[in-house]
Amino acid sequence: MKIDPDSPADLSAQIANAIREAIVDGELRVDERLPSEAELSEQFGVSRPTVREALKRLGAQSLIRTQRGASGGAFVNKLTYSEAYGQQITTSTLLLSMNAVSFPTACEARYALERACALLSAERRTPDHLAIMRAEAHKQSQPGLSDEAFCASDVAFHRALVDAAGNPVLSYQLAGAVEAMQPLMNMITFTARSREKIVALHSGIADALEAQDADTVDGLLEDLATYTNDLALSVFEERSKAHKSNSQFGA
Amino acid sequence: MKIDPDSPADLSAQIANAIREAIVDGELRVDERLPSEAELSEQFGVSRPTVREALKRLGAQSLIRTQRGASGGAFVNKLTYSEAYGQQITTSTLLLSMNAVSFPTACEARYALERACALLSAERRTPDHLAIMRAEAHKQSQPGLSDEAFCASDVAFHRALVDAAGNPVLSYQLAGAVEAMQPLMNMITFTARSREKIVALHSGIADALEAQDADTVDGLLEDLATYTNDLALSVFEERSKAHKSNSQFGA
DNA sequence: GCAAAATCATATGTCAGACAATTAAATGTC
DNA sequence: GACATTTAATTGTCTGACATATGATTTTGC
Repeated sequence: MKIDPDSPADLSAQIANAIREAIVDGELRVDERLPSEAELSEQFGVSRPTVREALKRLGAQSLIRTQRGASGGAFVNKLTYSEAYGQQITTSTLLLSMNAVSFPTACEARYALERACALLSAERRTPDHLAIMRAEAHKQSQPGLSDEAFCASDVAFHRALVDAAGNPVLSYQLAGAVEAMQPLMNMITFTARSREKIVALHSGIADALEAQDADTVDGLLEDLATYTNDLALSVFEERSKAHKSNSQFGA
Repeated sequence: MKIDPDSPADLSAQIANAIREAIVDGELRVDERLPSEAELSEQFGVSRPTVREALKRLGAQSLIRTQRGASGGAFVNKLTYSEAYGQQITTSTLLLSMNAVSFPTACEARYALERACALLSAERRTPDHLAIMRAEAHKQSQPGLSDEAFCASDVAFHRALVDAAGNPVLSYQLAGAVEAMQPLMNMITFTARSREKIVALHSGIADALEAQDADTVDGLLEDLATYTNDLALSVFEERSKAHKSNSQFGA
């Protein structure tokens, strides 16, 4: 765990990388305490603020956590699924919005991934998952629901579908894909007719899952993907017709 | 963009969150320059080191980049796919290793996701993708290849398979799943016989892809998943028989 | 007049030393 | 022995300073 003091600059980045590697390579184990900031600054031959900046970098990636007081310090953090979700979602959201990812591309990715879970979900779904999906589908059929609430419920429905696969790694991967699409979905106004169709598909999916009929689930997800895409296409077309401006609907 | 100075502590975290939200919500646009550290410290009513720690946090997430010198400063960074890959991979790798994710779970997730791409890949694969896959399959058939090199080539093969889907969002999502499994794969010793079988499956996948036969690709991927899992199972069993210790092969 | 070189201004990167706040452990007290 | 107090260790924050990089400006040389 060494750094090159003659390197151009950014000692804190070098220190952060050195410690990060030590963690990733397993030299530092979970819950192990790092040396105190004073000790680290002495070891690396830098000042304490520099060490602190390095530690903050690692903290931002949930690689370490810090605790004040006696017997406090920086500890190697056990990355939980929930923390990993959070990072996955912010990264995916920014990636989509900053690179102007087209709606069809994001939509295609999302449903391709979701269909990957369908097989496993049909096999392993529990009554709990089915209950959540039915509850969300019912909520989506309420007339007074705002578009944002409708989309949020949609996310919850699909999260339950994914979680039903019973594979936390899959759930973690999919969380980003599904949630990151929400801002794009929020741009769409869902008319009563379109909501009706979506709710019907959701109910059908829940039914097929209960019957453990993977093929039907897959077909319905494909229908949903196609319908969502067409819906977005028409909405964005309508909008660009109204005022000829650029939408997120590029190639 | 405000903070609560009466909050227990961690002003730098509050500041980082405030700026992060401003970026995610689009208040700060890509390549827009943030106020200088001196200005920020005045705005938030904190000292410059505190502001710096906040900025380092954001830098670690690739949300901003900094430049020294006149007309330098912190700029909102356009998150590239490559940066997102990197974060995805470190997060996934740590998540798998720290939570002792079982080989079957990781393997199932990986192949479920990969099969999700197969449909699209069969449709859109280009000669370039096929060439990469064939080249890697050939490399894997070389007798002198180390286990590590074999696994690395395996990753390259599957990356090409995923990239063939022509959806960058899918590629980004899958990169983490595939690469994060490499440490687990590296734990396995691949005998000549097992390599032969894997290479045969890889070649078959390339053939089916060239023929745009999605069903065959899907079937071969399923075979590969089953075989990989069985192989790992036997290797870990053998190992735990030799010296009765705990392996990563838990439930 | 114009280009190259020197200077300047501004910003981040780093340092030193200090104090505040927090917390666990040691100590003292009843 | 149980409870209150002190103490020490450690992170969190501040002040002020200097180092360094870099674009803009001015000066110099021809």
